Amino acid sequence: MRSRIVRDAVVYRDHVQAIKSGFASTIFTCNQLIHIYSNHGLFQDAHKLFDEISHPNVFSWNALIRAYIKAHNLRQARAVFDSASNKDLVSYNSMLSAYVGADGYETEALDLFARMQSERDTIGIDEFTLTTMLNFTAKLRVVCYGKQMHSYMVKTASDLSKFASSSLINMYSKCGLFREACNVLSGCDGVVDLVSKNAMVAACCREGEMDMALNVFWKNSELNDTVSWNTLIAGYAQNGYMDKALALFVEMTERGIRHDEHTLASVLSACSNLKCLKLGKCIHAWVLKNDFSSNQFISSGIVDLYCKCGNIRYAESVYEGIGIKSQFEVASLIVGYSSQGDMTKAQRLFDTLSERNYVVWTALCSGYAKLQQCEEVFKLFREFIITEALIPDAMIIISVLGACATQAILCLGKQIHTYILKMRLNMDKKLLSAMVDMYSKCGNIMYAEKSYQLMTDKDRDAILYNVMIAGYAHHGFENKAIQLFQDMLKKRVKPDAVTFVALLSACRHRGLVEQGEKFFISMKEDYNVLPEVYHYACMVDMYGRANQVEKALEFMRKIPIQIDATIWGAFVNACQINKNTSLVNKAEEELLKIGADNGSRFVQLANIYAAEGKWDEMGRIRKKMRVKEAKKLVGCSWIYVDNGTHAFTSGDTSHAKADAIYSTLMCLNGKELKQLHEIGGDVFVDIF
DNA sequence: TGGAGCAATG
Repeated sequence: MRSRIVRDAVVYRDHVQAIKSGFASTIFTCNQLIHIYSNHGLFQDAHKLFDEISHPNVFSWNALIRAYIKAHNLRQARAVFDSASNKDLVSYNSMLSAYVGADGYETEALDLFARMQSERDTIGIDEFTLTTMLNFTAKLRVVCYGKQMHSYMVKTASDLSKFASSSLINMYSKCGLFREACNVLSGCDGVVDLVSKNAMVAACCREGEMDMALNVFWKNSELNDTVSWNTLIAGYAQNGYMDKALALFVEMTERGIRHDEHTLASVLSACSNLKCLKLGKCIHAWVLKNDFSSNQFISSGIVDLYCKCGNIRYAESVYEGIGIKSQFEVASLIVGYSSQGDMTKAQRLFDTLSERNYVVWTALCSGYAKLQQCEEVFKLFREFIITEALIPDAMIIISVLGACATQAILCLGKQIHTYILKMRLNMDKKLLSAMVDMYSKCGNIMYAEKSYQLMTDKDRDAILYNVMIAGYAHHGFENKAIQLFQDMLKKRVKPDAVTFVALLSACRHRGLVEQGEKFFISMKEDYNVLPEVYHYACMVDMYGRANQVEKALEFMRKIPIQIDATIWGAFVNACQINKNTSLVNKAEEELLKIGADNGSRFVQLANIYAAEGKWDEMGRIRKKMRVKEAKKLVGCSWIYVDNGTHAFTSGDTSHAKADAIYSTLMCLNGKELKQLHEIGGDVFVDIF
């Protein structure tokens, strides 16, 4: 590809020589050649040719400005713009569009737009300016400015072009006003061009309205191009329908529609998520054959594919082969290391970077958060605030809120909430869901509820409903959980597997067996959500807690999937609650058969026998536990004081202030503790 | 002779 460009450019250079040596060169041909040079990446030649024009006209100046914009040299483009003796609205629009398209030039874009407006008599604005500014508001997600643009366009009748409709659909969709985007489309009376149609498909995908996306896609399908197919494939992949994304890719190929790097990036993402190494490798081979490796979306997608398929060595070798590495490729490998639990390698890779963007910070932060290494998350977040001149984005904050939830550190969670408000960070659905989850897991259901209510009815998605339903369930408000589920259905939000785990969990804690059974049947029959391990385990646990251990066993006999240690664990628990040693033998056999090495299960079994006074049986289990070297994770409690977590296990004396803690506890009899609880006192206040 | 719109990565 590159050699062809250079070869063409040499032809054009010879052409210029010919013009210079005999043919009359007009300013028109020189201007055209500046464009040709810059289109072929020969920016210095373009400038040299410009310098040779004795009296450059406005077209010459604009061609040179475009050349520097194409070279991504906005400073030089602006210098030419400022020094140009001839400027018109095209010069301004070119410069404005360049600022809007680049990152970090928001102020310059706004200043230039303000200048164009204030000098209305000499410069002014036209429909090119308006579509560019719609793009700007879409990028910044500032819907109030977008609406002002729209109003002005209606007033000046410049909202009717195909450029206007696609830009408006795009702006409303990216600003989260899906209905308004639909209104723009219906305002076109069904006559839309391909770009507007594609923008609408993208808007539906962004909203998760895949049926609607499919309808728009297939209407006037003769118009569809590679972008249309790419949009829909990416939409399916982003909404979790990986198999549909792959099926569409197959159909696209069968129909002979050309695919490009966008297509491959989405297909790679679908392969990674499905852990479909076979197809992923085919795509990798295709990429190598067609020389697409230099595309950072694709190379990071390939690294991600091998990481998600568990082949870290291969991912590393692909990564090493990338010449100039972008931060997305680094992030893919950091996420890969994190998913393997190898935070040492993840941190080492992060430390080698001289510049870090949001992506790599988030990758490392979420890696620590997923492994529940919460102190590291907090440390990293502090480092981010101190070392980066950036406002943290939602993804980083979500990881920090997740760490607060894991550790149940309410005070820190509140600090993060305050920080979000202080920095005026956009509270989107994902961030708000993380906040609701944090408050709920930190024990403050009232704040969780208040946060949940910040999002209007129509903007609540399944994730937000799920965290609130789970919150109610864990705090013992089963009726509220069920009510919210009804509300979710009324608002036409489709429940998923997580919703039903929360609902079944609510039922098992309150002994609502009938209601739980109804949910269990309904999830598959009415909502097409197939039960997974956790749903089965919840049901077994529910029967156990309701003293219906025989029913639990009957239920287990009908489970169509492989019964794993989680479900057997729930059954052992049921036996323990019901003091049923006759059925526990069966569970013991199965647990040993599937090679469960979780010590908790053995301790549970031993305890059941001990409770029945069957000491021989108990001794036998303990012995098995020793032979298998099964270790039970020790349960612990912790308290967060002065930026530090203090964890305690039963009989633990390892804490530096253990003596003081124990002597204080000794002094506190039941009555004193009760008084402390009544006045809301903290036992540890004077110790730390 | 020139300037504007749709799709991809944590």
